[in-house]
Amino acid sequence: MHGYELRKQLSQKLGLFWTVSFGSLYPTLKKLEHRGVVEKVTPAGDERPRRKQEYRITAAGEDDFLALLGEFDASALEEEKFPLRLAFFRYLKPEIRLRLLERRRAYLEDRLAQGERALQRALRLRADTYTVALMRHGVNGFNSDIAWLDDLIATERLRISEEREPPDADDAPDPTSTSFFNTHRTQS
Amino acid sequence: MHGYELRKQLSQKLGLFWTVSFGSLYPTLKKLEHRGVVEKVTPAGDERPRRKQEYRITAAGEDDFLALLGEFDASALEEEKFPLRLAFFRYLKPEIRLRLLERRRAYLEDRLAQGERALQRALRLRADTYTVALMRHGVNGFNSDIAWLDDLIATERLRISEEREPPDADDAPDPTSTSFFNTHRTQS
DNA sequence: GTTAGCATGTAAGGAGTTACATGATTTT
DNA sequence: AAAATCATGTAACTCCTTACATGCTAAC
Repeated sequence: MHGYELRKQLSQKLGLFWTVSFGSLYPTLKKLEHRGVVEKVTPAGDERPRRKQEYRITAAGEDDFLALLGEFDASALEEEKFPLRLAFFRYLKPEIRLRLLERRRAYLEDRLAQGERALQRALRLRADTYTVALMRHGVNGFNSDIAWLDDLIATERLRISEEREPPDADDAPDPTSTSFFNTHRTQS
Repeated sequence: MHGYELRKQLSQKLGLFWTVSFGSLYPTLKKLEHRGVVEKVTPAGDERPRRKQEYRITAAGEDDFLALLGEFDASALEEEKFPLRLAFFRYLKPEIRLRLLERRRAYLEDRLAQGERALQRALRLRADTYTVALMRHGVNGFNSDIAWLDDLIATERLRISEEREPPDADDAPDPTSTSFFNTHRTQS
């Protein structure tokens, strides 16, 4: 795929929480080529420079990608990084997915506790309504993130146990359809 | 207040979604001093260099701060900036607060629509469960953010109408009253 | 034939982090 | 006396964005 197209695809998939600028994309592609994790695709017997620089991932690149994706890095658990990783979860083994989800959950639990302490302190000190509202909203956010993760963890566990002892009937039940707290509308 | 203390206070109030590093804090304080929006507090008749560099906001600084806080900047509506602004909402006039909240709401509505389109497209193309789950969660997040804003907007409207037609009884020394830094100018 | 979108890049710079360096004060 | 924490700062570096520059190709 070439850079421009790559960005388009990424925007479609991850546009909700991440985009990449051209000024970042093209230099990065070159760096990756230098490192040997991607390479240019040149149709056989054609050496002319061309308009589109098509790239393809190399075998080494796939290894790197999977290693990176499965890394248990503390910073990978943060809000800005975790969703991006989740978007590529299908490339990981279920066991690793599960461990990552559990770590993320622990991380959120921690933040939730912090948030609750901060909220209590703010209330004690009679902080202004806006600060308090902000903290309340933050705490709610953590709670709903945790509930969401619990869902993902549950389906992941199910997937693992089913893998060990293969399904006896039916086609696989859709794991996405598990209950989400739909405070607001959700369409099937 | 001096830098170290400032950071501690900010961490207590905003720690849930923002912190500042020392490597950023101290140079920034100097820049601000250069600009004349803060100044060092030197106890009368004492010119010795001291351990704690206490700063105080200047009159010009207050003006700048309020102007900045009330600005209708598109980027101010984004996730990373809006909460920080909300944390200082008590310093703004209710009318400006209301307008900012409404803008933020419109912005979220827009993102929600984007998210829903992305989700529909993902479903149509049979995207993997993780991508879909991520999008669903994102959409839910936008919905709950909007609901939260609706709350804030409603209370703000109430506050405005009550102000116009003052409360008929009770003490009610509004905890969010536009009480300013008392260091300088007492305003209406 | 001209506009819009495709396609690739570079240079300058902003905004912040990490790591380092130093020393004072308070607590144990 | 040692350890923790208070307190201030600098230098190098990372990561990314904006703005610029260029030219192709498709559509109207």
